[in-house]
Amino acid sequence: MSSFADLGLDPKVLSAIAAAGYEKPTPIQAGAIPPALAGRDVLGIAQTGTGKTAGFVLPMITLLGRGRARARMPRSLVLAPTRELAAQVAENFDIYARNTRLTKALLIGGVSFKEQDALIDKGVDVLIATPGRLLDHFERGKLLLTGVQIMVVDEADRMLDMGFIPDIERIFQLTPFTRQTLFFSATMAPEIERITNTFLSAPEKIEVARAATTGENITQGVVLYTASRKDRQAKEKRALLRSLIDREGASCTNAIIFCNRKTEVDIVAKSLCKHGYNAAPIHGDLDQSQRMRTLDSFREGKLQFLCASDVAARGLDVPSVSHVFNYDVPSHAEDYVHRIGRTGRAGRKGKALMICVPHDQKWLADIEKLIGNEIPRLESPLTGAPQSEKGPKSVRTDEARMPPRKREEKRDSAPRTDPPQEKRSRAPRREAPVVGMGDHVPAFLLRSFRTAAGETAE
DNA sequence: AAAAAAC
Repeated sequence: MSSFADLGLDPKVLSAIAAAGYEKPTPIQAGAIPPALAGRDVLGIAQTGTGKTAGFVLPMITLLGRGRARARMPRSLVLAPTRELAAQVAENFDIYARNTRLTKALLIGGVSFKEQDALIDKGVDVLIATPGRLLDHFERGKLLLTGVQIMVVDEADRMLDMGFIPDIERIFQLTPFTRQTLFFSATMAPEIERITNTFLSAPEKIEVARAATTGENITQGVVLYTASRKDRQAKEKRALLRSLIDREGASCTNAIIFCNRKTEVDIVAKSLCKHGYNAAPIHGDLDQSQRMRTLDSFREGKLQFLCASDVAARGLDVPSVSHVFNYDVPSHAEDYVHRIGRTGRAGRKGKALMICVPHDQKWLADIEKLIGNEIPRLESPLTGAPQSEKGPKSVRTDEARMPPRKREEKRDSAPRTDPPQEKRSRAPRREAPVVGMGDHVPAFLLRSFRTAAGETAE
């Protein structure tokens, strides 16, 4: 495939790409960048992990060039469904716009208006926003969208799921008819098709293979589990999760554990911590600063187990997640695909393990129908225990019985909790280097480019 | 039986 230099990007953008260590554009980038630079509308059908974000950020920076932002009139707009995804786009913008003087504002909920207002007043080139907060600013009369030359809609299918489509339509109508539109969706549901027919004109359509339908690089398994007694299910399920984690041993460098409910996320995170695992929760009821902090420490490798609701199921890109545990079977089959797509990213290997209680088997059947494959049944690591009369007692691991001091020692041999800070940064958890660009470049990767010259880019 | 997103 061609190199970035062949795509017509601004030299300043090219040097930022080189500084980040990237060489070749991914298929979605190679397909979307040239028409975007030519001023055409783009309809990209691609999931995260395909390099989609750079696919619109790079041409956007090039197109905005050196023009100047005017007060309260942003020149471009990026819409994302969740706050974390918007923040991820903003990080990407910072990386690739570092050699330009372009400015941005991140407009998301959960944080104060004050700073966002100040930036808008001053004038920004790029607004990156979730729909609710953007409209909130607009209604306060703080924002004019009549200067928007380029509008990007990211993860449109998720916007649809979340009921954002009316907001998106409204925002479209607030921007000039002459704007350029770059529109990305993982699927083309009828409603998405309708929107693109209405708001895009003669778009260049680029479709790349689904990244993680159930990608060959993800090993899957499910443990069918029946509680010894109904009232013990919750407790035994948590013990089962721990023994599944333990069975993975050192290969489980970090993991996302998905639960269906926010309350369950909290309970599982708390329980894991109690048993000496390095875990923290993330879901929509936690305040935004905490969500960001938790996600950052997971990305940096300081947090090993991220217990999450589906807020983290789609789009979030942490390149080196070794495992996804589905503590609950997702009730919508598609969510399964999104959840397990958090591992096995950028060509790495990943493992996705799920616990299925009898009540959830109908959903398991839905998932298998969707992915067109049977998920291999795994033997429970607590062989016989869940069905036995003994209940939780027999499922306890040795570790759980150990006094805290002992547990501390065991941690060093099995890399479950934090290795010392220094050790962690010197030996990042990475497998074979992968050329090409994911949607997100976490800060720790950039650090290693600067410090370790010989290091290959991911 | 749910989650997310504006206040």
